Amino acid sequence: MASGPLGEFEVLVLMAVLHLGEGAYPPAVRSAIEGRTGRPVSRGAVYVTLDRLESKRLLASRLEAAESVAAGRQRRFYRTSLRGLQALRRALSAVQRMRVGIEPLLEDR
Amino acid sequence: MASGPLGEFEVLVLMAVLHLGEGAYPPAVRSAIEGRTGRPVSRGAVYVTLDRLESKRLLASRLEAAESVAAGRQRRFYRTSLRGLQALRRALSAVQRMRVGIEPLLEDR
DNA sequence: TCTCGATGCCGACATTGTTGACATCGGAGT
DNA sequence: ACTCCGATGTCAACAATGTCGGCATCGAGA
Repeated sequence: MASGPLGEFEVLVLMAVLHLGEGAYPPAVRSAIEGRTGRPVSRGAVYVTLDRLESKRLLASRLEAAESVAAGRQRRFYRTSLRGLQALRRALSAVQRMRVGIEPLLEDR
Repeated sequence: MASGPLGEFEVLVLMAVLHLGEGAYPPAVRSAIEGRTGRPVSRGAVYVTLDRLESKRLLASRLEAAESVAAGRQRRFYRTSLRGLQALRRALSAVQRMRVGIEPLLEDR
């Protein structure tokens, strides 16, 4: 179970966390995915996936009190672990390697 | 259910079928994936996935009698449908778009 | 005929995907 | 202080996908 292949949505979540850096909390992850891919994402899916990724040690989370200016309630922020980054690289490189040789067929539109 | 997101293995199988062209039958699909990605793939997984993809109309299959030179038994060959190609493009472009901006973090090694 | 390798197919179970409900916290307004 | 409300977090349940291992069948050749 340690390094099992990542599912597609897990890949998207991991990448979103990388994009967000220090600001990676669930609703932001959701927006990041929806904004970039255009596909709708339910709130629950994000929380569940974040949880599962953390239990696989691919992500780590910290709880952060409401400070700075804005938000009131405390939020849980995520960051990718080394293992998470490696797992993501593996998943992406598999697709990347399969891609070689059929790029012409995959061009958008 | 029509255009639901593709799973990761489904993506790999679809791409393998594209690579193989006219020669896309299950064992060849398996070798194509193993050869390019390095990850081991069980025979059963390939048949099941091919089946599911066909029932979603993303692939079409024809049964072909043993002819030409080699093999004895008849084989089932697959080709990607237009819908399959479109679904594949969508799946890949989602990942591709998420990739923009974090490429440095994803470089191999 | 018997055995063997290659191929196809299926049942069972593990993992991942997705939804919708429910709980909780703080802030705004009264 | 109280009530409402939006934002956030959590969970249970079910659907879809991933994975394995076994069994059946076909043809080739001993």
